[in-house]
Amino acid sequence: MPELPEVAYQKKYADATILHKKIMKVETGDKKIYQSPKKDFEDRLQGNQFETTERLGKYLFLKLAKNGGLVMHFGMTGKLEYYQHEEPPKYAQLTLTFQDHSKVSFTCPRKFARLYLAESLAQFQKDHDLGIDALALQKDEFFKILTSRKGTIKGLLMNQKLIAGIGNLYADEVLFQCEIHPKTKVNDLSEKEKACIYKEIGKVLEVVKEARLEGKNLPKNYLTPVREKDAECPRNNGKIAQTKVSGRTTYFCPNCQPEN
DNA sequence: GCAGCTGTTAGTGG
DNA sequence: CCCACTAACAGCTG
Repeated sequence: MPELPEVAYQKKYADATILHKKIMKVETGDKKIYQSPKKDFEDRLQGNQFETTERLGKYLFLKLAKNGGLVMHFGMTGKLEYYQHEEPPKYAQLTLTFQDHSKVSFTCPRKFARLYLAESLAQFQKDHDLGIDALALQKDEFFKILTSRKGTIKGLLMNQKLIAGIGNLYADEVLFQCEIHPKTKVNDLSEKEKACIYKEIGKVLEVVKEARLEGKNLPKNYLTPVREKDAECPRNNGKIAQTKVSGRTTYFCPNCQPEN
């Protein structure tokens, strides 16, 4: 469930289901999900209620009526499930029962998800050294981030300490849209390429977010839906190739995105 | 059986 | 300090 657009969907889901309901019961799962003692989570949540939610990068902050809030990171397979029946879903790592007897479970089969307690999202951002949210990023801030950086552009885009919210999939999409090879070094980018990357960060994330929220398909000229080795390039420019960048499997079109 | 996967982190090495 | 790469985490899929 993980990059910014998918977390935006989880935020919408939470907003529609679990706000302003008194938490009557707290059931916790695997200890490794919990970044503070489970007892602290129980004490903080019991009898409390969620008031609002806020997203930063891939993190979702659920503000409580009293005592800060709960921060969720979905890892690769985390998600929220809201339901009216008794039995919690498989892989539930946190289950809350509300006063109206409805329940929500935070599930995660692979247990890569994390739950934190925080006083505020701003405090959490500071404590965890998270960068600016990718959708709030200003052009001058982006250009400042690019100066004096050594590595590949894809590595930079995925670095959550610089920009929060972009992962493996949408880093590839941004670079495909700008026709830039993912291994291009940041200091080899032209001004025009930098401007394109800035523009496409906003555009790709907005487009995908909208698609996720509305359950729509992605545009025909997007790489994401055909992200597979030997797939046809959406621009009909040959076949998609696979490589590794910053340790992550990377897809690109060698003809649209030639290496320098 | 085996490889690969949207995430982060620790360790190694340049 | 910056950056690349690997392994690890755990379960499912092809």
